[in-house]
Amino acid sequence: MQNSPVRVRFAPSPTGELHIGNARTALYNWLFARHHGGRFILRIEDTDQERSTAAFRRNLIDDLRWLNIDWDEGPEKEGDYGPYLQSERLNIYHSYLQNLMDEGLVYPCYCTEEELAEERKRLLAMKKMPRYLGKCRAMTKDEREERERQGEKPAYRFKVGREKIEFNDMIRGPMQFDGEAIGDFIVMRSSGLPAYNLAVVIDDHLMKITHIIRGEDHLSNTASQLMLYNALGFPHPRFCHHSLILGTDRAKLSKRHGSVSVGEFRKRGFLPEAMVNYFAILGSSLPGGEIHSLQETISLFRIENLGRGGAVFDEGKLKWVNTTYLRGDTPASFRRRMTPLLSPYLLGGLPPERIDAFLDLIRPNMDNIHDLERYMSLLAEEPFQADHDAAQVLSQPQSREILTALYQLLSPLDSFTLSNLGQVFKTLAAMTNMKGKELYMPIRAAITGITYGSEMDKLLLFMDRDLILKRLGKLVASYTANNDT
RNA sequence: GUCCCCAUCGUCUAGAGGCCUAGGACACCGGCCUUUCACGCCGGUAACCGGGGUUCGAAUCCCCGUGGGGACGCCA
Repeated sequence: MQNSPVRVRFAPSPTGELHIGNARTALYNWLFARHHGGRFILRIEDTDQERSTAAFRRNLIDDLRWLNIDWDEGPEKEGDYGPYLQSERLNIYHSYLQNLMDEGLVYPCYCTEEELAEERKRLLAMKKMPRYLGKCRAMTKDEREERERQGEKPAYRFKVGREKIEFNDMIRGPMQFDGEAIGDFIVMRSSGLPAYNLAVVIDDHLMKITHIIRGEDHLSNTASQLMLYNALGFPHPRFCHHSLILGTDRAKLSKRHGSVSVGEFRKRGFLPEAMVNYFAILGSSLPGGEIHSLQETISLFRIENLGRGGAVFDEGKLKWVNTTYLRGDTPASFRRRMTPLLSPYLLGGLPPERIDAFLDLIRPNMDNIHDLERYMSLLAEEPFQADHDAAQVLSQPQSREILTALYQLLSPLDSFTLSNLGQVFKTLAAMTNMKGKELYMPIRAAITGITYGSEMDKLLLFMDRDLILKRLGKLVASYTANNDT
């Protein structure tokens, strides 16, 4: 198996939105395949009929495509080793189960959930690792037939041997597990659906997977799976268990930590290239800095270089990666991304070259693509409201003086240009004897409602003259009113 | 609780016995640039979990603690 062409897989279950931890695992597998000129397979593990849905499957596929992680075999891309949905492979699992039964390596278990829960509780109380003690293992043939007659449907358990299981993890080095500590695990549920351990082993073998790259949470499963490989007479693949993504409290990342699915970041306006780049450097590092094109990432990627300790998900750094991509984007590509988000007002009201100029103006100040909406809302009539910081600025005493003067200077002008606005600001500076931030911040706050953003004068040129005067006029009036009472 | 994994700045990491006065990135704090906001540039604060070994020499190797995480399901 060592010298066969690289085949790796990403095998999610469609029981929720694509989690960023899983997306990172998918990326690692994909990068490994692309680096080695191998194949990347997508397999859907939908044997949990309670929780798996077609909608989640759709979501998984869409998010993977959005990230530009493409698969060589899998759903909607059939290959020679399908089907790629486990729910369509049930007969395969049953035939292998029959082999195991014929060899006496599995046995039916009639224990109820209550009995099992009790056993776990008891072992825990005795400070032992809770595992199945093998109650049904020694059941006689007669007893089994009796249970069968009564219509009981058994689950099937694998007879775990006492041997030690050893393997060499590509990231962690030599690993050893003691069969003693592992209870007989279920390979087939009473419902006739295979359990995870059986299904993965069979599928990975049949799909000729050479390297299993997955999260550390599967490390202890590996021992059970290796027993199955041996029982089934399958050669072993190579294993690589990478670290998990942690929340800021260092626990496994979960919903209470904030956004955890690819879909959420997508909705929040993050770029897929940025997500991929961040996944590639989270918990590891690539030579030559943090920002890399996909091609560079593929060539620099080494599975052995992935870190072994859990990595805290740092949204601040993701944001930085994202803005770096936003700024580094070519004008053409940036415009392509933005066009679907432009408001009809903007598209209808401005000639194309003005729209480009507008996009260029706001780009350096954007954190994500949805910031565009904020800037477009500046151009719109209503609603208009100063945010907290801006209101603060406007309540300062000098704001009244500046804005009142500005209103008087602006009113006589029929239209605004860079030069007449420059003149106005100059005059204003002389009149008020103020400059810099002191002078400009109240103006920015009054007209845009926020205390940061693109270059003021240029931004004003994209706004309607009457709208600006209207906003200023209202403010000036409110100052006067407040003063009178 | 038991088994397993892990341990360098707040965070992500570089570091495979002398190159370490521990390097980089994000964040943070200063400064420059700018008549505003950013970008950009320059600079700064900040870490080898603890204790024992091994060695001429340890962030690096070994042991023991401690801390964190994962797994213990008829979920995957």
